[in-house]
Amino acid sequence: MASEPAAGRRDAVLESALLTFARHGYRKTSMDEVARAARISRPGLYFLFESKETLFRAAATRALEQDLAAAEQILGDAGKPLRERLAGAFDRWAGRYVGPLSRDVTGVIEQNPELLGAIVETAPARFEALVTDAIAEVTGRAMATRVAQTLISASVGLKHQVETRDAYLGRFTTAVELLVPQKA
Amino acid sequence: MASEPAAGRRDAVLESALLTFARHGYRKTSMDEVARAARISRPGLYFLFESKETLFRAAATRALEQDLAAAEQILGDAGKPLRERLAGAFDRWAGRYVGPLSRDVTGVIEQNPELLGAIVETAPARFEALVTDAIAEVTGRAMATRVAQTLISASVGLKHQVETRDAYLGRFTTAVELLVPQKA
DNA sequence: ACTATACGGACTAGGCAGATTCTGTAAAGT
DNA sequence: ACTTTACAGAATCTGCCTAGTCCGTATAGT
Repeated sequence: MASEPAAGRRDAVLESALLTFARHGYRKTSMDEVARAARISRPGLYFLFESKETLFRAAATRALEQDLAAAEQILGDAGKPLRERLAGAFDRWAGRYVGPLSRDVTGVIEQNPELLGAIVETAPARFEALVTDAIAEVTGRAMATRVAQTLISASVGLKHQVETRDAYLGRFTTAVELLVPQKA
Repeated sequence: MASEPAAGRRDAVLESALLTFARHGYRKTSMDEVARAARISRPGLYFLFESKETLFRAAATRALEQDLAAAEQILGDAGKPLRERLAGAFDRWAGRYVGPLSRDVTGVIEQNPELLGAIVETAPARFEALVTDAIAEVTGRAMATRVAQTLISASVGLKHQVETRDAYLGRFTTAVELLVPQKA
């Protein structure tokens, strides 16, 4: 069988680590806890990441980048109607972090911006740019900017209003229907 | 000169009290602090309100009721176009609590729901009903519900996104323009 | 219709040992 | 390319104590 690329295990550790950090927050999560959850020894964790802070930054960055890449791919899928693509992209970007468990993932990122640096601001900005570009397929650029900003505001609000991913998706879909013209 | 109605001083105390509570939060605000800010003695405060909790509940309730009444009046002003009325109502309901100082007023209410009881949920529901009714002037009822909910989500999101009341108003106005049809 | 003063009891904060936990590193093994 | 074991130093938690603060009430006064 093909040997996994060296980054494979690293990647799995990062994914598990973010969930572990999300449970009790950055401070109250020990490297031992992270290591056990990743089925790895604690020194092994230090072999992969030089410090707790580095690990956290890498885990959060990876999640952000992957969601962004997924959103970009969904938005670029020329086969589906724009409205559907927008719903998919927002679901990936925000909706999947709605439930009581998943909310903590967003929380641990938002509550430790000083550890993460610029990405906490650049990633949302890039998401907005992706959404704007997609909407610009069917409207002028100026209108696309306004629609995208309003959709994002509605999405942020919904994350605070609803309890389930389904509720998020349902109400976000109405927002899309109201704001995004159907392709003629 | 006309003697102030007995409720006059009470009312002034409530207004000052809410601001005082907003500064450091409910727990860390002493009745002494509230009394001094209201230019009244501490036992005098207990003459007007039987406990700290009662006072807080009364102060928060009063603010919510007044904002609701103001919103209702603005929305009912038949002279102005609907879009303008909506902007005014939302500004009163949410926009005025945007800035760094005012944010704490919303915060102290949202962070102590157990002291306030049902009103923290009924007041927003009543606001939604008011907005829905106003929009139903120009659309069907079902559409009005959807537009109102989306406007409210956008408003909630904006409160978390923007730093100033002006920014809130500007972006909320675009949301209204995109979502609410102009009267023919 | 309040103010000034005062007081009991509950709660909160601050300080400070001592024990525990945690980070990061090292060494030796497989 | 990891694992187990071990360890130093820092940080964090624990329990306890004392001092202070605060709530709510009372009383006397105006």
